[in-house]
Amino acid sequence: MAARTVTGADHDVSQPAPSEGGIRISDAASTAGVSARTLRYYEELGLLRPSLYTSGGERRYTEEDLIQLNRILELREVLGMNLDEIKEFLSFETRLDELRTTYRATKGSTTKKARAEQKETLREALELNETLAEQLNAKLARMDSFRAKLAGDARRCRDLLAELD
Amino acid sequence: MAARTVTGADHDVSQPAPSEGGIRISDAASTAGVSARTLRYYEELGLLRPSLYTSGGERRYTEEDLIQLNRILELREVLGMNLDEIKEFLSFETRLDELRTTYRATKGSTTKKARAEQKETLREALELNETLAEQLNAKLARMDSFRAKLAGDARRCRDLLAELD
DNA sequence: TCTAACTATGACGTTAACGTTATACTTATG
DNA sequence: CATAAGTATAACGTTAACGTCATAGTTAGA
Repeated sequence: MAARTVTGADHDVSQPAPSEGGIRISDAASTAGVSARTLRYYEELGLLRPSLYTSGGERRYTEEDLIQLNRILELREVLGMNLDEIKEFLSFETRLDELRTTYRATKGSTTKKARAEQKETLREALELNETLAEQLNAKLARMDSFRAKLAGDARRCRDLLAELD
Repeated sequence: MAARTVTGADHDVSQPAPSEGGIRISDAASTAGVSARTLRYYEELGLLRPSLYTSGGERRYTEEDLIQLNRILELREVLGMNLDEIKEFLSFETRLDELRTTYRATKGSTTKKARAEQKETLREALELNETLAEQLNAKLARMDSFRAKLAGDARRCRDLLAELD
């Protein structure tokens, strides 16, 4: 009476194996270098939903999910964004993708109102993009000057070491 | 019976003005864009001690202190270091400065043992420096690739906008 | 089919980096 | 010298980003 597999088709035997349906949470987590708790937390915040769930309610991640997870971790570690900022950024990316999709689908055959809305979204996107780019460039500049400082320090250390011989 | 000024010399009137002795904590804080609490907290952690205290026990900061504070904030904001890492880094810098000072003072007239110790410290410094430089470069590379992605996004946005006219 | 190993869902705990508040003292200025 | 405005210390509060634990259900392999 209980469902046995993910797809739940009882008379279909064409599935490769009983074990099927994506990456378990602990495997996904260890692959990405985080904890299972982190993945559940990200899901709770609406940052990352696994593409699949088993009939029993367990999360199953796909490779695509892992790619998205890496994007999130990159935004966190490299850009120092907090999870709210990441969410906002990701939702904007999603919105842009949607926009592109519908644009390609409808080609030029849209109403004036729809096109005005598309323009508005595009302008918003460009604005966010520019803001991020500015912040990024500022940070890059400061990091680069810090790198120069480090290089100078290293040089002086080596000079001193050379003098001690 | 209570002391009145910083120096506490009662019969000495040669001091420039009653108002004297450095930057008050709230001024230092607002100049740096942080709160007074943050400065007290940093002092508590051993990150930044004001150069002066009034006889009444109030903190007075110098311009040098503010420069040091900005270094700390830079390490925090740009490199994403936590306060413990910053402390370690700063203490290492201090140690290097001391080393350079004593080295310049004693010139070449030191014992073999002292020179060996100096060498050891220099090597430690170089190691820390290299570690930081590596991390920094890795981060810079990832940030740069992210910047490229942003630029690409912006380009596509502009292309779409152009098509809409 | 049995079972060891994994998972879900709360719910409470933890840590860093401060914020806030209360109380008492200090400083600058009219 | 009075007094408003700033400060010190102590102590408790807050938030983000998870960690940990208990309890109960699920899955995969022998």
